[in-house]
Amino acid sequence: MNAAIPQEKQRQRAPSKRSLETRARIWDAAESLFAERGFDGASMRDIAKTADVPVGLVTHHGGSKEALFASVVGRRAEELSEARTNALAARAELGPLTLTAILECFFGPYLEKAETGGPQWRAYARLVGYVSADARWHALAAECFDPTAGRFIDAISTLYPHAHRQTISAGFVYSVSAMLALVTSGWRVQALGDPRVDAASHLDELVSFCVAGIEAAINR
Amino acid sequence: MNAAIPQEKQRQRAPSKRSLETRARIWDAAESLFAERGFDGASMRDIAKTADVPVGLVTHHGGSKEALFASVVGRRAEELSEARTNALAARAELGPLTLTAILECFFGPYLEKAETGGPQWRAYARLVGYVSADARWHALAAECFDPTAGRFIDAISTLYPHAHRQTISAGFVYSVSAMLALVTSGWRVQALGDPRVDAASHLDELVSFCVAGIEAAINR
DNA sequence: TGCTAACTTGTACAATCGTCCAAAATAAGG
DNA sequence: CCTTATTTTGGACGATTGTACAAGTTAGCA
Repeated sequence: MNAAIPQEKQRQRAPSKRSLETRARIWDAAESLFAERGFDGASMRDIAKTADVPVGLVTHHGGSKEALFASVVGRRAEELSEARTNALAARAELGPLTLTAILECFFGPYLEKAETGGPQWRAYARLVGYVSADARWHALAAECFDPTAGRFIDAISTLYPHAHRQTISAGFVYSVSAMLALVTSGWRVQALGDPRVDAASHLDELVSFCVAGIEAAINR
Repeated sequence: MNAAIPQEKQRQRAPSKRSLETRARIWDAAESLFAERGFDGASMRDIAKTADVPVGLVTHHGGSKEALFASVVGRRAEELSEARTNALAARAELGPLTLTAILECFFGPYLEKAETGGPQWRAYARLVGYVSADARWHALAAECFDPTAGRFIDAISTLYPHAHRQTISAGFVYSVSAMLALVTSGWRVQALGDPRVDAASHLDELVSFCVAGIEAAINR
């Protein structure tokens, strides 16, 4: 436990600029390889080679392999959570929230970063899918994503006061799985149908799907 | 490729009863461990230990690790596909198909086997989620599941002749991801909401969610 | 500028990995 | 029962794994 928040021993000097760059390169390499091959499939030496540093540096900057993994997962989790929370708060200013608006605020930042945030965010988006799917990382996934998810479920519950919370939670989990499928299984849609047109319509289609699904589950 | 259907060299004698039992024990062990820890997380020695046989026997009965994995995934895939196809055919006899009926025929056999088919089917259900999520096994997943999925998408397309096939495919992929999430992320629903009541209502709730979602995506 | 914490390097370690193989034990087919 | 294909055993192989460590280099801070 607590792998994501290790006891930082007191540091007596500021890290050098070069070491920060090195650390970032290592974390980026780990992010890409963990997302591509999973925790066990990516070796410390693979990461070191991708980052173009000796093996020892990976341990030095990332700690143990598990700690490195947790750090990489947690690094962008907060930024993602803030983007989602801010989007929801901003939307609430404009007027009463709808289910469509709530889901757009949850899906939007994730999909936008995955599609236009550069290769690292694209890798991270896939990494989130991996962490969410593998039972081994339940605790880590819960630590990184459940608080924000809980807030969004609360927002939905406010809209439907007499709906059971477990129904809303189930619908939200289904919706998140669909969101992840859009990023991790886009190939499957293309294999089973025709090639998709533009990326912008993905969000609208996904939101339509989930809004109708959640409302149907509530009114069942 | 073709890892699932290796060239069987001519066998001059029938396999003994004991060897069949051993092979089944090895495959069951591989199924459980692959589902629990993934391909890289489960070692051949772990599998041998779980099956209570020497390491060499795993190679003897399963071939290479990749071949063993493909065999284990493919073993129950045909039975599952047949159950789905038969359910759809039987339902078609009773009267005109609806989207609800089609999805029930696709989700039902999987969820029923996962919940009441014993520990091996439960493990297999999780294994299906793993194979579907990991990009490394796209070809295997496509080989095992896409033909049947294609037939169900065809059935849905018949119901909505003027809907784009990629819209239906996307909705179906979202639906399948939700189905898998029900098995692999049941913990998450419980963590974010209250404990679920009975298992039978899962199917109805899931179907309601996906039917409404697909129809909304089509009519968008 | 000098001191020293921090960073970097390369190597070494024990453990485990997938695969292979020769010999012994087993059991099917004549 | 005898022959022999098959199954089973236990160990060995080289490669790779995560981690640790001592020595050398860099750079922050006084």
